[in-house]
Amino acid sequence: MKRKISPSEEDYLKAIYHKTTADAPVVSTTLLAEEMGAKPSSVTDMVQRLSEKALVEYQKYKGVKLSDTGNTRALSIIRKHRLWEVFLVNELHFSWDQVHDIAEQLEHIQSEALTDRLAAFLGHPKTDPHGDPIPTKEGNIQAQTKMLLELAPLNTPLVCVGVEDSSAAFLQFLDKCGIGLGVNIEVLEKEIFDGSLLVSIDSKTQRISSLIAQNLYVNQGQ
Amino acid sequence: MKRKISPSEEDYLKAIYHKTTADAPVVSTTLLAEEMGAKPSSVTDMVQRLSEKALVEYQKYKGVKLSDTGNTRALSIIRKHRLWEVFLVNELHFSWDQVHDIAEQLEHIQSEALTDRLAAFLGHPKTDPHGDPIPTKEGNIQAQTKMLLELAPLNTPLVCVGVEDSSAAFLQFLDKCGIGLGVNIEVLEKEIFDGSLLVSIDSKTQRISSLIAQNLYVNQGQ
DNA sequence: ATAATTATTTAGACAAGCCTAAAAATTTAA
DNA sequence: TTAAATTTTTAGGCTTGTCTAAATAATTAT
Ligand SMILES: [Mn+2]
Ligand SMILES: [Mn+2]
Ligand SMILES: [Mn+2]
Ligand SMILES: [Mn+2]
Repeated sequence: MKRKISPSEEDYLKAIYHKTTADAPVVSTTLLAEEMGAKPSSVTDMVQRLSEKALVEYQKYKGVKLSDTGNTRALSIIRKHRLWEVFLVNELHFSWDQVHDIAEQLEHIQSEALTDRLAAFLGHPKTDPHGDPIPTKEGNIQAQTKMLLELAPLNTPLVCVGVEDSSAAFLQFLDKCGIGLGVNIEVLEKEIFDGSLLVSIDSKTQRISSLIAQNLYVNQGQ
Repeated sequence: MKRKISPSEEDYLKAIYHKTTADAPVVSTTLLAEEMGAKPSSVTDMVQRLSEKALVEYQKYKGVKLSDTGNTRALSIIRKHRLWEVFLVNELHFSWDQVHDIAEQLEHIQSEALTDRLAAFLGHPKTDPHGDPIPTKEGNIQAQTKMLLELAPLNTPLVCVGVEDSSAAFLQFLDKCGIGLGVNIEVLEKEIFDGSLLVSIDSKTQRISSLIAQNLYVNQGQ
């Protein structure tokens, strides 16, 4: 029933998933090439193959989007990726900046039984170590109610719930600033000059750059 | 330092490792082809490439064996394979006949940190779920003192310590017979006619075929 | 020792995934 | 609304890993 897809094809499906949104429903080959670290011509090749397999809808010069089956496949790979990240952090005690590249490999292991048992072993976690939601086995992914710290209201208790950039460099910098998921933040002041924020993190006041504020998600906290 | 090897190349190294012994130090392309489920001509191609990379020593028409670096790489893959099998059985509660194919994929994940932490997480196991020894990080593999049940002495307490054939079919059949690692066995009688054995397993007497006896390893028990 | 058989390698082909260079379509600017 | 710039696709080539068919080496039988 389930046609075989190569790791490379899976990575493309994931990239298309991540690069399309409600208001930008298709992605260009150039953007996809950037995301994949490949040349646009290579992407065109791949997208044409995926189109023949009915995993994407592709129109020459018009960009590409996932088909329904492609979307389901992408969600399954993302589910595996995030479950493995939880395993690596919670069970093997990796830090949140070390797990992405390993999960990038583990997500391609093909065994439904393995994914099922891994999820059960981990207690069916809802989010990964970066605060991203884990799709269910059925392919449902919970919409996140979160806002960028940059746009959060002043003098309001907030809690850190996710990151926009999950590069090791950014995550390590957050560590250095004492910022992690679940940490309480309050924005005390916005500096007009450079966009930096004066914040209180766990009742300690510090100034953080606008670049951090643009890549950190928060929710209304207690 | 560590040159990249593809999953396919890794599987070949493993196959060469398994098919060479002290008294048969080289393996033929035909035998290797059988082991890999490929044609001999494909194997010739591959061993020539591996030879250029100095992972094997290959002489036209004379067969192939691992070089020192090839041997080290093979042991590292086998270490990963067996560690993952332990994880699947001990932590995810797979049965011993279900884990080989999954481990066949997991063994190719490239991350030394992952292997190290997995080993620690599992408590540095010495053997896998089939009784096979797990090489150390340094590449030391413990020689097993075990004998085929077929050749074991009569009326002697024995304990089951491994299998020669680890196919799902054989392992499931062993389950059905109540045979597993650590189970106590005693050979009561050898039947000349068909090579079958009358054995006592956990103090219950039953007859087992010679094919089982040829694929089951035992040690002197308590 | 020669012939027949078997094992092994070579030759040529193909698909997947990538590349560069060139052509074509689209978008932007004049 | 043409012309210029940019984006995207096509053409052709390379590597890996596989195959089949043909050639060659090695082994076995006569
Ligand atoms: Mn991946
Ligand atoms: Mn993540
Ligand atoms: Mn394998
Ligand atoms: Mn095993």
